[in-house]
Amino acid sequence: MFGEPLPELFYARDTVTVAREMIGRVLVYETEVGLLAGRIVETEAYGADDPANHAFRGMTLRNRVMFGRPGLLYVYLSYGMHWCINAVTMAEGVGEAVLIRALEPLAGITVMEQRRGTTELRRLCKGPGSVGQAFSINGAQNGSDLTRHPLFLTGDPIPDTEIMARPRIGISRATERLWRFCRQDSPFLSRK
DNA sequence: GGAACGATTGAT
DNA sequence: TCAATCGTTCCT
Repeated sequence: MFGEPLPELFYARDTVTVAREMIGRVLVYETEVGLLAGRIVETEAYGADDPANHAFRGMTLRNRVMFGRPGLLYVYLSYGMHWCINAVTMAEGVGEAVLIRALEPLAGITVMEQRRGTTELRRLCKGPGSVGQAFSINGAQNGSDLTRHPLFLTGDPIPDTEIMARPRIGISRATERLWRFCRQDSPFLSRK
């Protein structure tokens, strides 16, 4: 319905490039309660020599998946409440990833509405914590393989001219880097 | 063992 | 502007 998973080689590249090229792709999750899908409209890169990166000071119990194969899913708990999802990038042994911050809902909208407690379409996957809640992702999916069913990215790129770069949100260090990527004029962004 | 700090969200 | 909420990290 939405195509086959993007291959490991898609993720095994420079993290900022992958973050930019993830805009417009579709996150798919085949679950027991139905097919969930959303088009990615906002990402953030957490890359090399980056003090905002969870892996900046090396491998720990929490961030170890970031050092795994490209294409793995890194899931972490934010503020003790919100599960946030990332695609692991670069070669194995390198701790970098792309945070998925917002989606345009495409399928499974009724399920998302129930989980999110709202029927407002533009709020279903608005922000990384909301994406995790809408897709019902938690620590159990940490380390799963985005190049395989049932949870994967698929689809084609959008024109580069429709993508804008902005400062990342919610960090206190390396705030000058334009490593947040947004689909221009999308109503589903976490912020304008 | 203890304390400070979040890659956030939603209500006021 | 601020509370909720708790795991992770770092210091003692």
